[in-house]
Amino acid sequence: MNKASDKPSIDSRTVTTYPEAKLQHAEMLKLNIIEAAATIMQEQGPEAVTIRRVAEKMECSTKIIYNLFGSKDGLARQLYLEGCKLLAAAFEEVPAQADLKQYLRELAEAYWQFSKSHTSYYMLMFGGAFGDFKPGADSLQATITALQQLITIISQAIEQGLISEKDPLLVVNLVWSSLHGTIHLYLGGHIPNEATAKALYDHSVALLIHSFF
Amino acid sequence: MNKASDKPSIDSRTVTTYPEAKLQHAEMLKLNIIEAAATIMQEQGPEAVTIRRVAEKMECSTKIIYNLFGSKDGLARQLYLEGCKLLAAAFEEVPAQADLKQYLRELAEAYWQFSKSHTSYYMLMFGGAFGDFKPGADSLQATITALQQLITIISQAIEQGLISEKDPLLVVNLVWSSLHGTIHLYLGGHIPNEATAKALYDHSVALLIHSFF
DNA sequence: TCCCATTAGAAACACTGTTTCTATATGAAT
DNA sequence: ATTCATATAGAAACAGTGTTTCTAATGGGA
Repeated sequence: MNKASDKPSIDSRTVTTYPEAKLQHAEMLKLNIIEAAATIMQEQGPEAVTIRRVAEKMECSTKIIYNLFGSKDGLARQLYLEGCKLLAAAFEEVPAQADLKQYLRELAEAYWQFSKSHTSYYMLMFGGAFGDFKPGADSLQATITALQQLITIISQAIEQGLISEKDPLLVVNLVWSSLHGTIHLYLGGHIPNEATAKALYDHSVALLIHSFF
Repeated sequence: MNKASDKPSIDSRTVTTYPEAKLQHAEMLKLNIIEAAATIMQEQGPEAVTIRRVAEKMECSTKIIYNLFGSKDGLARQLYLEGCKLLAAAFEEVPAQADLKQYLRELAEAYWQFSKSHTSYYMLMFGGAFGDFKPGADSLQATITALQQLITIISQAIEQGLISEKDPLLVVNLVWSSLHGTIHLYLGGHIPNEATAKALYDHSVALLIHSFF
């Protein structure tokens, strides 16, 4: 866009010391590795993400990945955060509405669509697809951030006296666990087909809305 | 119990041909292997169940396990069925009640207790703990058998006109997915502690009962 | 008694996550 | 500018996995 900024200009504000440059290079490298891992995961599923395959795609040795992420779990942690961003983005695309019932319905629909279009991310984050990876405090924080719209809408409903329960987080978890339960049973192969699962999901949403509002 | 049957007696009805004996031996061996795998799983978690460890516990080579079960998934399938029996037994211990609301509450409590006391089985069956293992048609059949009490009670409630929805299986799935969602989010580390999870679970149960009845 | 077919065991194969060892290359110091 | 020390990346090794192959023995049928 701005041609003047295409070439680095001598500007004290943008001066980058060598150690900084090295760190930036490391950060850039980390991002590339995460992207490579994400690509493999989305194309071939979470179980296809192996350190060797990521290293091969990056044309580097596995050691670099261990130096930058510590372990496979470290890489999974970054993918989890990446997934939270995608989920947050999906929720942000839902236009806010004065009708909280309809707004909640559409947020639930966005959550379903996310699980469909980013199934690998969903399974990584909420399905335990990475074997022994469990979210740490940072991941949980990112999750709450991703679910912000849900928290906001329910807090509003409580403020407006539409919901009698006073703890927003409890209600959010109530909604979340119900939606997750259906999606996870379906992805786990316990619901025969997608049509049945979606009908079940919509019923769950209707039930939640009917119960609370 | 019956001492006469302790020693094999010459009785045409109980005659066992050699090939039959061999097959019975194979069946017995299968049961022993499943039991060994179950022990390892319950003591050290689902991820500790490896073919080599099971073979070591049985003091045999891994080949036998492959001959009898075909693959690790084949062993997982048997463990799944075993888990279904345990879950069915847990439900059967709940005394039937005329008060369907209370009965459902206690069945839900039994389901929670099952997930607590047989966490490894729960994760194997519904948590996807065995990596790529997914339930086949037989496993799904065993699951609905295990959930029979739930199906019965909801069918009764529909017959009595307590629930407006006419499809029992849909309602059962609605209940099941909600309960599973809470349990699975907790076991996956998304609910901070058991107390919070249990409170959430009880709220879910209350919500379901309030919605349907 | 001899033969054949089943079957179990050991070892091998192709993977996995992770670590170690070594050569190189880079930053600092003289 | 040259030398030294440290950091780092690559190859290979290690310990483990699910699974297969090869081989030897065992045991039933002719």
